[in-house]
This record gives sequence, structure tokens and C-alpha cells, in this order.
Amino acid sequence: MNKDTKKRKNTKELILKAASTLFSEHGYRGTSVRTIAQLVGIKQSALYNHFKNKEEIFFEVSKEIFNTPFSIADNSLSKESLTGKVFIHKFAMQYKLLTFDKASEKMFRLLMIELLQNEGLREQFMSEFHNKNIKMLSEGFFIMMQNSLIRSGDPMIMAYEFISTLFYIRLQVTLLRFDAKSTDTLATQFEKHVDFFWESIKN
Amino acid sequence: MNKDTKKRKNTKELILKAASTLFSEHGYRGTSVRTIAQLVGIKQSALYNHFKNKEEIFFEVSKEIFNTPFSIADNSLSKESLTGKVFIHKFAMQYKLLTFDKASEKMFRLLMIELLQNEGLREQFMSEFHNKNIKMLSEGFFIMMQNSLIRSGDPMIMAYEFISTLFYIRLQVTLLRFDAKSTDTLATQFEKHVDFFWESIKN
DNA sequence: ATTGTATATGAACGATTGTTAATATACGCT
DNA sequence: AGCGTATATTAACAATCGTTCATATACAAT
Repeated sequence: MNKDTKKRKNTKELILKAASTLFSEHGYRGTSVRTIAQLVGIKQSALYNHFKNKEEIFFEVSKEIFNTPFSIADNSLSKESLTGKVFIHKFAMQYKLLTFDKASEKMFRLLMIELLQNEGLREQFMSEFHNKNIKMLSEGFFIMMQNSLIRSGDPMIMAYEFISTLFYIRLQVTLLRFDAKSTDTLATQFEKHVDFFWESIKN
Repeated sequence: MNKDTKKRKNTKELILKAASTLFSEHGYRGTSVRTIAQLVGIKQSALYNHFKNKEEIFFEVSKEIFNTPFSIADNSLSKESLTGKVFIHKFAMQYKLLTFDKASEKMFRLLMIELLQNEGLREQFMSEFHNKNIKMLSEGFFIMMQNSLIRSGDPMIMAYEFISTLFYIRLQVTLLRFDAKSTDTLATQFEKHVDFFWESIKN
């Protein structure tokens, strides 16, 4: 009774959880409302007590993709960036953490699967995933440059160079883990990238 | 009569062309055999005179993805890599060319769309797109190192750093062009990457 | 206890899917 | 000219899709 009550209460959340799992494995089109309902343990018609339609379920799920922010807050940036290599190391480790975090991984997979099928997702990818990081890193490198911690150059180019490798490693990890393959070879890749990159820009 | 004859003759090719366009825009699941047939100008049942089923059409199309090799042949590598920056510049320009080439772009889109839905594509991506390039570049950097053209270090890490940014730019270009947006900002990004990278490794 | 509300089920719908079979048409070959 | 082969059409199929509706059940509030 008590269990049932509890179960009833959070059906909506269970639906979202099931849907996010299925969407991140088979995409929007590859996931049917019947499969979602089955994973929750209800019939498909019951879904419509909680959501208007399939699209709304996907929309709710996809909102989760970009609300896992990097923990380096913008205001502490100028202080952080004075630490030079520590700053970029910290950033890379955050990135690594998200790469191997189960929930983040799921959302990253969903993003990759639907990136070319969903214009809204593309725009969010550009603004939240790319521009935001480029901006933050550019500012960091600019400050480092002003304090002669690194050689002079275009901070945006540096940001590009730095983030692109992180992204590439993440994509590879995601692909390997999707097939339950080992990511041992890539385990230290993030750190190696930080080392190489810092050698490239340091004064 | 003559025209019709010609049309008849290459229906199979027309199907593949139509299918590759549709698959690269809407993915495998998002493309129906009726839509393919419609684009060719025939009824869907006629497709089955040329292909066993939908999957076979996709398979034939996807074979095209990885058969656009980089023109830098393996045997000329050791000679090429002695040119140092010229070598990596050449490589990057090849990459840029493919990025903006219509046919290559289409195949790259298809690859990205189906990457997480098709295990075979993932494996090919890893072996053809990743490992092959890493290997070629690693060997190049190794030779440059032996000839003191660049600073010492792990050639594979260098290869990683070099290819990841190229890939990241290509992905961005592909996304922007998918929405018919301008890629002006990214036009010189490849060259800037080469310059930055060479500064990072040169002796 | 009764009522109202929220949530579940079962059944059905129209649309679309990939595929097949019977049939028609056009072409090259002898 | 006629025959055989290749390729087209028309029609239908079973399956699956997202969605709706009438109805049943359980819970909270009165």
C-alpha cells in the first residue's frame, strides 16, 4: 500500500527516467511510447495522464542536457585564471568528471544522437556547449596573458585548441562505452592534453 | 526514348543518390522507402528490383562514407614529413577541402547522424576516421622529431592534439551549414589551427 | 461512507511503415 | 516479328506507430 502510494506519486519522474534512458540509446524515433510505458511498468495510454504527447516527454528530458553546468563559476574566474596551469587543469578535470559521470554521459549521448535531427538542440549545443566554454576560456587566457603567465596570441584560438581536444576525447569515450568497450587507453588522455597544451602556451 | 533509356539504365544509381541525400538529412529511421522512391520518381515497390530491402540501400550508401581517402599517400609520408609545417598544413588543407566538399559533407552528416545507432559505423569511424589519421600523423611527427624539426614528446599525443581541433571545426561547420548559416567565422580557423599548432611543436 | 480527483486499463482509431505478389510495360536479342 | 528479361505499377498485407476515449480503480477530502 505504502509502496504503491509512493510509486503512484512519482510516475511522472519514472517516465522521464525511462524515457531518457531509451532516448539516449535509440533516439527519439527509435523509441516508442509503448516501450517507455513498458519500462515504467504501465500501459502506454497512462503516459498521457502525465504528458501531452511524446514530444513533450522528449522536451522535458532534453531540458536536462544543458543544466549540468561546469562548477567553475564566472565570478571566480579572474582569480582562478591567475593560477595558470591549475586553472586549465581544474577545467579539464571537470570535463573528465562529466565525461565519466553516468547521468552526464546519458545526456551527452542523447545530444549526439539528436544533434542533427533537432534544430533546438543544435542551437543549445552551440550556445551552451561551445560559445559558453569558448568565452570562459578566452577570458581566462586573456587574463593569463596580461599577467605574462602565457605567451601572447589570440585567446580565442587558444580556447578553441583547448576545448576541441577535450570534446574529441569525450566523444571517443562515449563511443567506446556505448559498446561497453574499455576506455583504459583514454584514461590519462585528459591529463596529457593539459600537459601538452600548457607547454604550448606557457611563458 | 533515348532519355528514357538512359534513365532506366541508372535507376540504381539514382536510388542511391536520393537515399544518401535523405539519409544524411533525416537519418535511417526518418527516411521511408516511399520518400526515396518519390525523390527518384518511381513507386516504392520498384526499389525492390534493385535492392533486397531498405537496409541494403543504407548499406550501399554508407559504404561511400569512408572511401574518400586523404590524398597524402602513406609511402610518400617520410618524404613529406621532412617538410615540417608544410606537411601539416597540407594535411589540414585536405581536411578543410573535405569539410566544404558537398559530397564529403553529406557523408559526414550521415556518419554523425547514425554514429550512435549503428555499431558498424562506429567501428569504421574509429578505424578509418580516427586510428588511421592518428597513425599517419604519429609517424609524421616521429620523423620530424628524429630530424629535430620539432621538440621531443609523444608523437601520438601530438597527433591527437592536431586532429581533434580539425574534427571539432569540421563538426561546427557541418552544423552551421545544416541550418544554412554562415561559416565565415570558421573560414580561416583551419589555418589558424595550423599556425598555433606549429608554434607549439616546432623546435 | 461518499464524493471528487487523479491515475490506471483495455480497446480501438487512422496513419505510416517495410515488404510482397500479381500484373503491366518496355527493351534488347535472335 | 516475337520472345525473354528487366523494370515498372497497382494493390494489398501485417506490423507498428502516436493518440484518444470510455471505463475502472485507488486515494484524499468531506
